[in-house]
Amino acid sequence: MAEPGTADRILDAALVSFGTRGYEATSLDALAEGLGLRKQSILYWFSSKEVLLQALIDRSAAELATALQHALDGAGDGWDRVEAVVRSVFRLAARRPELLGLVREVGRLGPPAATRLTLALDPLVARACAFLEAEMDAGHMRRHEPRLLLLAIYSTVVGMITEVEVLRALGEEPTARSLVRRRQEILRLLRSALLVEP
Amino acid sequence: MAEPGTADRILDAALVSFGTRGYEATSLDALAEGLGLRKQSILYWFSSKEVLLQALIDRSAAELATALQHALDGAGDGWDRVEAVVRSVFRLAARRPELLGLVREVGRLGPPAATRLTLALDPLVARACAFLEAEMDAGHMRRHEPRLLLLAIYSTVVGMITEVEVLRALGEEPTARSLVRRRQEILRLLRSALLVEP
DNA sequence: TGTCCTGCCTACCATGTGGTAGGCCAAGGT
DNA sequence: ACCTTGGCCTACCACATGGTAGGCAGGACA
Repeated sequence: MAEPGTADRILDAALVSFGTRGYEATSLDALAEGLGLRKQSILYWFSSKEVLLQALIDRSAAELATALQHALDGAGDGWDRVEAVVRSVFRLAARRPELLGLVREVGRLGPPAATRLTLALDPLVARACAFLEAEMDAGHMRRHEPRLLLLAIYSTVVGMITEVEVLRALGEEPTARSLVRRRQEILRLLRSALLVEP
Repeated sequence: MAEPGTADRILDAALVSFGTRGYEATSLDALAEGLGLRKQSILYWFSSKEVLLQALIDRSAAELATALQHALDGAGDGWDRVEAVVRSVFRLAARRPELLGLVREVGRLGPPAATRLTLALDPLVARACAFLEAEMDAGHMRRHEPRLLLLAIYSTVVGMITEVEVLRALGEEPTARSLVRRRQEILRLLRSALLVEP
C-alpha cells in the first residue's frame, strides 16, 4: 500500500474542510497548516483555490459514482435496487462523512461548481429515473413524477445524513449507532411510501 | 402602512443574502451597497456582523413560528394538521424563498447560531413530536421514531424547496408552478408513507 | 439660542485572503 | 562534475474584510 501523494493528501484535507466548514470558510492557509505544508505548496499542485475545488469535485463524483455502480451491480431487482443504493450511500456516509457534506455544499455554491458535479453524475441520475419509471409502469411502485420523486429521495437521504444540527436539536447525538437507526428508519419510510402492497 | 425603518430594511437585505449566498459569502459592504448605505450605518444598527445574524435569526424564527402557529390554529385534526403545516411552509417559501434558505444556512453554520434558532423553535418541535406520537398511538399513522420521522419530513420539505441546483440538474426549472407541483408530490408521498389505510 | 441626540457619514486600521515571483535543495540522468 | 527537474519554501503584494474613531447635519427641546 503506497502512501498517498501530496496532491491526494491535499484533496483529502480539502474534502474534509469544504464538506464540513464550507468552501468560503476554508482558507488555503488553514488547509496547508493541517497538512504541515505552506499555502504555496497547495498552489503548486492546484493553481488556484477554484481549481482545487474542481479537482475535488471530479474525484468525489468519481468515488460516488463507482460506489453506487458497485452497489447496483451486486443488487437484485425491484425494491432491492433502491435498498442497495440507500445502503451504499449510508455506508459511504459512515466511512467518509464529508463526502455527502461536499455534495450539499457544491449544490449550495451553484454554478459553475454545481454544473460540474451535475454533469459527472448525470448518467446515474438518468439511470435512476429510468428505473423508477419502469417500476411504476410495472405496477410495483406508486405513480409519481420520477424526477420529483428522485429529488425527494435525495433530499431525505442526504438530509438525514448531513443535518447534524437539526439532529442535535431533536435530542439525538450524531453517533454511528444513530446513523444505523436513521438508515433503518428511512428504508421503512421509503418502503411504505413507494411500494404497492401485494 | 408605515414604511419599514432602517433596521428592518437591513434585516430584509441580510435575510436575502444570508439565505441565498450564505453568511460568510456576504460582506457588510455588499449588503450596504444594496441598501444605498455605508457599511458603518449597518454597524450603527447592529454592532457586529454576528449580532446582525443573531437578530435576523430571532426575527426569522418568530416569523416562522407565527406562520406555523397560524396554520395549526386553523387546521382540523389528524392528517389535516400535517397537510396544513406543509402547505404553510410552502406558502412561506413562495412568499419569502430566502427564509428557508436561511434556516438551512444556520443549520450549516452550527453553534452558536444554530442553537439560537433551535431554542426559538423548540416549542414547535416538541409540539410536533407529541402530535406524531399521539397519532401513532391512535393507530392513524404507521409507527416510527417520532424524532427521526420529524427529521425526515424536515429534510424532504426543506430539500424540495431549497435544493435549486439539484432541481436544475433534474431538468426542472425552479418556477412558481414547479413549487406547486413539488408541494403536491410531497403531500402524496407523505400521505402514503405515513397514513394507515382504513 | 444653545445643547443634546439620532442617524448617517468619511477616514482609517489590523487582519486575513488568494495569488505572484523567485530561490533553495536533493535526486537523478549524462 | 554538471545540469535539469520536481517539490517545497520565504518574501511579498493587492485587496477585501470586519471594525474603530470621530465628525457633521438636522430635529427636539430647554
